[in-house]
Amino acid sequence: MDKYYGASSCDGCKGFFRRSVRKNHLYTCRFSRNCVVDKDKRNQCRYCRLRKCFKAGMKKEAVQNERDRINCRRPSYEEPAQANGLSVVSLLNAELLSRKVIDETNNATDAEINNRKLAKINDVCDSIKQQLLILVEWAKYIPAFTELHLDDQVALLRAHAGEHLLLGCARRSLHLSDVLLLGNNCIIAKHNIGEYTARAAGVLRAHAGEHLLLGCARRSLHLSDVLLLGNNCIIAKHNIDGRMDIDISMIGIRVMDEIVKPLREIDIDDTEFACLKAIVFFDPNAKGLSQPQKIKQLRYQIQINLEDYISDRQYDGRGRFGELLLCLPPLQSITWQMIEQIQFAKLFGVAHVDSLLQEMLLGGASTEASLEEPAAPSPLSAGSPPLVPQLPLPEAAVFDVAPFKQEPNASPEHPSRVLKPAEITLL
Amino acid sequence: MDKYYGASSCDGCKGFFRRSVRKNHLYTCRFSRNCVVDKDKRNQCRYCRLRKCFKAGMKKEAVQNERDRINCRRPSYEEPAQANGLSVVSLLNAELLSRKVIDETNNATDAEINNRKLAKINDVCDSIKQQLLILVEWAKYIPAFTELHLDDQVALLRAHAGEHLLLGCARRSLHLSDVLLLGNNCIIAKHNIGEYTARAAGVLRAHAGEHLLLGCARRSLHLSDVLLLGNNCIIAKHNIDGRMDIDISMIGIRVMDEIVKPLREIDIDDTEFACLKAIVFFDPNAKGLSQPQKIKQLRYQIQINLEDYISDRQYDGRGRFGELLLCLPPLQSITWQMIEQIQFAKLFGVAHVDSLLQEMLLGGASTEASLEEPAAPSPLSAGSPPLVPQLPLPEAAVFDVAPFKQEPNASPEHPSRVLKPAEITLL
DNA sequence: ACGGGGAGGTCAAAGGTCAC
DNA sequence: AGTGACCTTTGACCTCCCCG
Repeated sequence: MDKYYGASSCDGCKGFFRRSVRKNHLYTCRFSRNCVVDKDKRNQCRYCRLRKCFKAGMKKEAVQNERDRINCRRPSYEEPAQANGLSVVSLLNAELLSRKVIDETNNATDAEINNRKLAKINDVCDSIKQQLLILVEWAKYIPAFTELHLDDQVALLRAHAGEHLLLGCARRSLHLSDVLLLGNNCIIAKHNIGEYTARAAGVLRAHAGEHLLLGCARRSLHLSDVLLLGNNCIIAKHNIDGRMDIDISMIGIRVMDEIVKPLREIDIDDTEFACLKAIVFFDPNAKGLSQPQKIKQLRYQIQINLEDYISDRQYDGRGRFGELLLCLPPLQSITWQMIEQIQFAKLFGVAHVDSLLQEMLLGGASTEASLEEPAAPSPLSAGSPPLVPQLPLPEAAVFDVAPFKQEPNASPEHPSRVLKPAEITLL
Repeated sequence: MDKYYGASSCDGCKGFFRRSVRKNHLYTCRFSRNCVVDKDKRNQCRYCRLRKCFKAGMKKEAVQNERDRINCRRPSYEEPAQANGLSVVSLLNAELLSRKVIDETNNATDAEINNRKLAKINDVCDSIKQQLLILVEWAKYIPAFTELHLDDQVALLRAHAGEHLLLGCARRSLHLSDVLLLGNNCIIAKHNIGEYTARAAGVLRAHAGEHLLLGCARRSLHLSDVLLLGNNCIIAKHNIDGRMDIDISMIGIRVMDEIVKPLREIDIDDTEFACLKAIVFFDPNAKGLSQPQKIKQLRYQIQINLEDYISDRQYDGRGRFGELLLCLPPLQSITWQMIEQIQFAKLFGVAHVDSLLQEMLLGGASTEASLEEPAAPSPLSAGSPPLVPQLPLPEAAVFDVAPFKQEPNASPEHPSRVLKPAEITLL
């Protein structure tokens, strides 16, 4: 017999008293308010039972407020309300599925991981082209995207293709500091990079305790200063042997410093990455959108879902959402610099820019590639504010006032759609 | 009230926090993550209680292992008790104080509000110059700023001057839809614009119920499509009478659509604005910073304070923080477009660009203005990635490969400091 | 030395749970 | 819907150890 609410009592009366006080129950006695209340008959008359509780010394002040539930099954992140596939889980799925596409096509190049090469400008272009195709596949995994007008789909794809390239590159490079470089140029990953985990773990175990590890550690010191392209090329921060193109290196350094490093610091997870990518993608300010408000709603839903997802990490969630979103301005900035570099490389004939790259990244008609729509108004795509920065081609800038006195309202609502949807299998 | 785990706390929360951290309890809020947690209701939502513990400054690192007293070095998580003036209140104060400076100097132009003129390019430059000075004043109201190395102060001021101009312009224009335009070109404000509130309210009352209001309403329809410059000039969205410069109008439209409109939709308040400004300002990626990590900490503190401030709103906090931060990429984008326009206007001699504007906005040595430091390496400020986008001057781009094959490591750690601190009274 | 601040721990008595 | 045997959480009140 313990003490409850100030009186010696059984567990039953404790519960009865609490429920009664909490819900302010008012009972009535069917007899003469003097019913016997003992172990057997305690449930015969509530009025008399409660009266006996008080008489025994129970204090209603001792009953506290209702507390939080102890066993609260957490509602899953799966979309209960909106079936537009914008839940963090759906977005993560789209990310994983679209990556799988390339993993399969890359199966043949499995062995190549052993001899990664430093990227030259055309390796970069090559990787870019590949990644752009993945981007389209990715988008198609998002129902809310496929339900948009075709024009808007194209607009979104074009608007931030560059950001997505860099973002993907950054993600690939995130866990590179958890990587070891063997003497024969093999790479051992601590975490998931492709399907090499099991193998890596094995090798790690095999070498455990050996002095070999020392040399390995030395060789791996600077691997966190490396970017991994989609086609298994590498961009190094420290320009070893001067084998890197300086312009590629510049972009690479900024990606490492301004994107990879902060994302590593907060240890972004796949779900967060998927959301961040989608937030960049659904940009209500993208040029030529017919339903910007609709896009804004989609992005809003995503950023709210991400906010909720992060708030569920109670111990290290604070500031996390902000740090993620604050990666976007530098991402945009680096993207522009990259596009600028590609423009230059193209201009000087150093790089081969094919039509997909031209369309999605450089944002408009090319002055050199053969196109179906020669009616494209201007090589500067006049009137399209530089979401993709339009480097004025020097000729035009010098000999024409066009870029300065360009006529924004004269530009078509929908920017030249040289990008034929069929070509990138949008449907 | 003692200190536990780094925060003033009661015994109950101490125990709660320790138990939660030790067992890594994950709670779920049954409501909207904004439950009141006070002496009475502290047990009603464990999720919100734990969150409040963290918000109050409790550090999970301060919770030791079970039955662990052996290796005890207690300090370390002693955070720099943020007396650095980064609280939302301090930032709001800096904002209000710096605005006051100009309000006073503008006292003479009080009457001018009656005949606002459409801005021409040199009105814009004029306003810009004025606002740049205010920006410096603003920064000086933030202790954490003044405690920085002088070089870093200059770096921060230069890095996002353009964003701050547009941000200020957007703020000024926020409540313009709450404004009425009288027939004699007077403006009546519903809310605070300068000190005109009382007067406006008076006029509003005076006209109440009159048929005059109809005409007034008609005239005011498009006032939400107007930007207000610091020098009382106006940029209109709809190019009435074709009196606007088309290039100014382009920037203006984007500011209205991509900044003012979203900020209006969430009804940003002064505190949030002040924080947003500071977040833009303390950019750890700014060129030439000697202590980027320090700046990152400052920004982190600010964005956390803002997150907390917003989460204190009981009903409409969800998604708000994200919407605010998501204004930053377009802000950056528009800024670059603006700078591009100014570069062009300068290039063609249309605009007068003085040295302050050149230094803070265009980011480096001028090719025309007379400067004290002719040693500035390159008109392209080679090697400085375009946080401020460096439009390649056509001559250089055409006749020199420099911008493509520029040597980033050859640039000085600290960009040319043509901006003499004394000149803008940094001290 | 020695008092106090802030870690850790304890456990009576609150609370919630969920077949019945 | 209410009951009550059974389990969890709370927080007032200790101890212990560094540090000034």
